[in-house]
Amino acid sequence: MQKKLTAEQQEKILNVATKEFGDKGLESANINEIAKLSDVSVGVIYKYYSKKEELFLACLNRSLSHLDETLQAAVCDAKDLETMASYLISAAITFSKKHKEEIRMYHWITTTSDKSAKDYAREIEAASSKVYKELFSKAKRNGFMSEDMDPDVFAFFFDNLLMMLQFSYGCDYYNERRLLYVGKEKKDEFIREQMVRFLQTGLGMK
Amino acid sequence: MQKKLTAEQQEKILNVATKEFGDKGLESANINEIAKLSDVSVGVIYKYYSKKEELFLACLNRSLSHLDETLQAAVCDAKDLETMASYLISAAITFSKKHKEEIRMYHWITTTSDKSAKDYAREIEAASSKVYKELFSKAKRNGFMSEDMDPDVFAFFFDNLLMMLQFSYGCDYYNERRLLYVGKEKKDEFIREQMVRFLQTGLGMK
Amino acid sequence: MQKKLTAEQQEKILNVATKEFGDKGLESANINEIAKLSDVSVGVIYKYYSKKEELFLACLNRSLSHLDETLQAAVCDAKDLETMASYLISAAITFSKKHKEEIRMYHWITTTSDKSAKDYAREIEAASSKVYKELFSKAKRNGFMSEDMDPDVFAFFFDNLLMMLQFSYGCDYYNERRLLYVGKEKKDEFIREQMVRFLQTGLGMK
Amino acid sequence: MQKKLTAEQQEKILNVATKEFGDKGLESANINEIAKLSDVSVGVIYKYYSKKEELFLACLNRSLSHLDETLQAAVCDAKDLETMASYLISAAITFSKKHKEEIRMYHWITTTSDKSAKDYAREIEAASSKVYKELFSKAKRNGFMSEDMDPDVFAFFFDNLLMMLQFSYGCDYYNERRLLYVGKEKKDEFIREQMVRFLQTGLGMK
DNA sequence: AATGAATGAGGTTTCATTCAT
DNA sequence: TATGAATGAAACCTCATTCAT
Repeated sequence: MQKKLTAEQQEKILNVATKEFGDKGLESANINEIAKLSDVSVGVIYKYYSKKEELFLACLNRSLSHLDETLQAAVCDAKDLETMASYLISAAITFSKKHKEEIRMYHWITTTSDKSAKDYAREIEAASSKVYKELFSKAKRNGFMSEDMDPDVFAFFFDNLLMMLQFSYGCDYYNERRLLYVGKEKKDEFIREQMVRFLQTGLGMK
Repeated sequence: MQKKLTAEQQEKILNVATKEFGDKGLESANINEIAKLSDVSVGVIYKYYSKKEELFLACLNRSLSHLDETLQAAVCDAKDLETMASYLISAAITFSKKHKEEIRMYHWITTTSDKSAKDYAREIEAASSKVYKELFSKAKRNGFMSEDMDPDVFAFFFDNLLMMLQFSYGCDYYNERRLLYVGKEKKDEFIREQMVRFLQTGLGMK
Repeated sequence: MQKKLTAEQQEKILNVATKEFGDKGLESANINEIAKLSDVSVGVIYKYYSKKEELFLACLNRSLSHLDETLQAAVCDAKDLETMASYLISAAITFSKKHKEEIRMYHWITTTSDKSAKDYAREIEAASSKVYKELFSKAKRNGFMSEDMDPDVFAFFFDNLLMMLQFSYGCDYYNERRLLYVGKEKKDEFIREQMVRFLQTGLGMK
Repeated sequence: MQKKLTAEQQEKILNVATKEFGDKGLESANINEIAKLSDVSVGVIYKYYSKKEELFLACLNRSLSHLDETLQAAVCDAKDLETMASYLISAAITFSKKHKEEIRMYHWITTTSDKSAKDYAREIEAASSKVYKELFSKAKRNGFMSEDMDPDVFAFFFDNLLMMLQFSYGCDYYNERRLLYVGKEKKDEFIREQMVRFLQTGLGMK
């Protein structure tokens, strides 16, 4: 027995749990399994998190923070819209390749129903949707967006693409689907560049 | 006791099960509940489908057929790329509003991991990805797409947007997220029009 | 597997459960143990009784019915107060010797707290308290009870004695305590006769 | 960390534990909770009492001492049988209203089974049963009890009534039952007086 | 062929007890 | 000596699946 879980052990629990939740979702994740893989007892997990869902939320929030930091950094550094989009896409791809489990955890949230789906959506998406909407509103005011495009809807489409991109690198199903579309040889670099172009000009031929 | 389930009863099982699976996913769906709501015995469900997953797959396949038919119809009718996109988007929105359960079922598939995720993806996405890729390849050959845009990648982005649109109408989380972005007042019609524009010109200002 | 639990098996579950609950109380009784000793699966117990407490209540109610029948029979047969008391005491002793488990189950109820204690008390004691109170009211009206004795309070004391008598034969602690007071040699017959006398004359010497 | 628990702290543990045990019984009482409410660590409780049961016994013995003192005092002061009974009843009522937890703890003992029930009974009841038996034997020798009444059995009935009276003020179930019999308006004083009368003359009308 | 009651493995959570500090 | 975090066994309950009728 140990006097107290070290920071490393607490980290480990969250890492193991994030992996387990990412793979199986809240319902099917097994707390005993998480405990075993974390080399701690079940009891101690329940000392830190009163129920399975609480552990899930702790993992989720940590993951969302990571993701947020990453995307924030991208937004901050950018001088213009194109650079920003480019950074965001890069960041999204890099992050989801490196932290698959975290993207997968987040993805499970999208399966929730009813009230809790609303709560989650509001908690998770409110901030970024606000940022993107403002971003594109400004872009429009500054003449960087076509007159007949609604900035909110544009923000919606943009985030849709970004989200799918993340899932396409982090989640197995979406990953396979991506390979079906763009194949194995295409570099991430290329995808990013293409996505920027897509955002800028669409089909580009009117 | 009756001789063999009637076609109606079999339909009913699939309908009830699709709803149950759509709401709770494979894992949490309850076969006994499905049987009860379908007014048949559990036993007979197990005669038709050897395990829960098999029933799930039967529901899924039926749903995918429905979805496919709908999208195929849209593609067939269209004379040009814009019309086709417009039709596809309309069809996707209409379908996901009318058959939430089927969209939701499909969404559960995206949570699968490993090998089975690959199998599902290939089975489900292969056909449509092929169609879209060919579509945009032809578009490019005919000069309807910018030289520096890869048609496969374009197809990927296009389907990403379409998929997210469907989830945004069918799944609770995505639905709430959509409202966060575009609000309640915007008509589906408007969204469709905006999406066509987005596809055609992106930001449109280079 | 069996098509349906026979009446005997259902009986057996209640008997085994009554013994288990009588010995250990609701909290400590073990449903898996009850299932094993009843030669049925846990699952089937939960088909018949949705939770442990429900099985407990089923056992309790059955026991209370048995007890009630027994005491009712005694009350009905009696011509006068003395005979009735005598019959009641006899019945109580016989019953608690023969159906220890049922008395013990009932005894566990007396450990409940708060709201549920009130509910139980009202449900269980209301009927008999009413009967006894009326009985002694009538006795008083007919001149069989001293003027300065309150019939309700008398009923209370009477039932207290009866209850303790039952516990003294059914519950281990009270049984041992009884032996401490009256020893092993005294016949039940003698106890009964003494109790009637006690009720009639108390110390009998003023 | 401090050197040894102060007497106050030890008192506090026993008080808190008595309340917890009185409310929930040995089984369901929570040692960690007791420690928290007592502002000491679980560890130190286990230094003083090797297992939960031991703490329970410590509480019980203390409670029994309190009760004994109270009843002894009543017996000592009394000049004659009637006064003594009156004192005892008063003391029992007062005590159980003031120290509910202690009565409740004692009541839990009556749920024990088998060997331990015997041990408890002998340890707890031996002294008082002896006192009462002698008391009434003497009463009989001195002509204060009817010839055909057995003093031991009388003592048994007497203590039964006393015990039930205590439970009726201290334990929720018995309390409710008492209200069912005698209502809310009757004063304790009245109950005591009636009980003395009941002991003296029973129905009083032969 | 259909029924639906029975099975029993499996997972969450609690909490008495231990022991490193 | 006191602390209090960690341990892990134990028990309720669910539900996919089986199979006697």
